[in-house]
Amino acid sequence: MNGKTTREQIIEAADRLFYQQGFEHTSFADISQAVNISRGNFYYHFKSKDEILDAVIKLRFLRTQTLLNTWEKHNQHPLERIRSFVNILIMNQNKIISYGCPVGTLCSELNKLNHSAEADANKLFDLFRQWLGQQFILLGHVDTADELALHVLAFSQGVATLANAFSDEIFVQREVNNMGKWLDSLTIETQHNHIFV
Amino acid sequence: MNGKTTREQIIEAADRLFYQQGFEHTSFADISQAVNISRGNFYYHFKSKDEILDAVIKLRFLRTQTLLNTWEKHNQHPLERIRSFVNILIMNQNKIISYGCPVGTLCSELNKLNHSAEADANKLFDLFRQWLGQQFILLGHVDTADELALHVLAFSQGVATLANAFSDEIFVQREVNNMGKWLDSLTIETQHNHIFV
DNA sequence: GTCTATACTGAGATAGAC
DNA sequence: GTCTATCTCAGTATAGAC
Repeated sequence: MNGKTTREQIIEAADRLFYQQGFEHTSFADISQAVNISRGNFYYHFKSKDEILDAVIKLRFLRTQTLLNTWEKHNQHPLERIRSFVNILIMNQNKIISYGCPVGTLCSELNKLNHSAEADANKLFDLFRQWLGQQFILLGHVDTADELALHVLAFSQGVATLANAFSDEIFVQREVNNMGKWLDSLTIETQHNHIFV
Repeated sequence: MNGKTTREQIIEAADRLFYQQGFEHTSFADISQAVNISRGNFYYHFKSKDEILDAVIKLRFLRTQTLLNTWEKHNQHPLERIRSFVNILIMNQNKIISYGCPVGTLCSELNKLNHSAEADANKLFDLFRQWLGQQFILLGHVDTADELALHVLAFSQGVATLANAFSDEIFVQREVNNMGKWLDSLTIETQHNHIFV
């Protein structure tokens, strides 16, 4: 069919279901049904539910790295790269309105479960944080790069949470526009400092 | 001892545990242990877990209304009232770093569970939204009051989510300061419009 | 109002046949 | 690699004694 191994299919189904239903609320029955295998067969591929979670986090990590690399390749200007990040809110609008941010909601859930994989999930946040910080450094904001990165990250989390609660597309669009203006103002202030790579 | 009925004790324990551990992850055993009653006795007070959730949401709703009224009473100026809201992030810093925002994380969880109480939980957000909007109207921002309210609400959600993920007090303080400056700039622009109540 | 005992269910996990 | 059957356990919920 699609050439994907059963293991890969399981991870992708789990990825989707953990996002839509939460980790704890998703049962082996749910996943095996989605992949069309028996529950028993499951344990040939994964020894426990936590192992699937690890695999899902790893998959998300790799996909995020790929995404960030793509943005870097396609945008010469660091400001445009940051805009690519902000624009996920528009690109993934429907999913975010339905289920929130995949990173934020997973970290939040694992935190409440006091789950050992919480630290790994938080690394997804770190990935964005580091990358955004790097772009702000390239924009000349060397001293405040990390602060600015966290600010943009917090913005995206706040918008995702409320978009989910209120199911409000117009709100998302408006906030993304606001953030765009804020990014403009940041650049204008320091236009003479730009060093691109 | 403290004059509280068993029912009240149950609701308060559930309120705390739902916040710390999540709704689904909190069992009757957890709550009954916290209140020091038997699991069986539980069902004299509540017919199901969902009934406890309803009671918890109702409690949070009433407490939020009380809080908003207090802020209105203690601050004549709408701007100071909004600052009171923003300052919850500092006041409840430790809890937020440990468990996130009680409203945001509950709404997010109930959304994933596809739980019927999600709409009621979202009303907690509505309460803040309406109240903040009212303050912005008093500040003279009649046309954009709701947009500004959502902006402040999104800010608080974003900061709470990242504060929880990164356990970062300094980040919280910095973002609250930034928001304070933003609120100042909003007021300066329209100082001549102020009408207080 | 509170307790113990117990029924029922669903979920994670294992064993072993094919 | 995949299946069925089964175990174990936690969690919700009920019945009935006190």
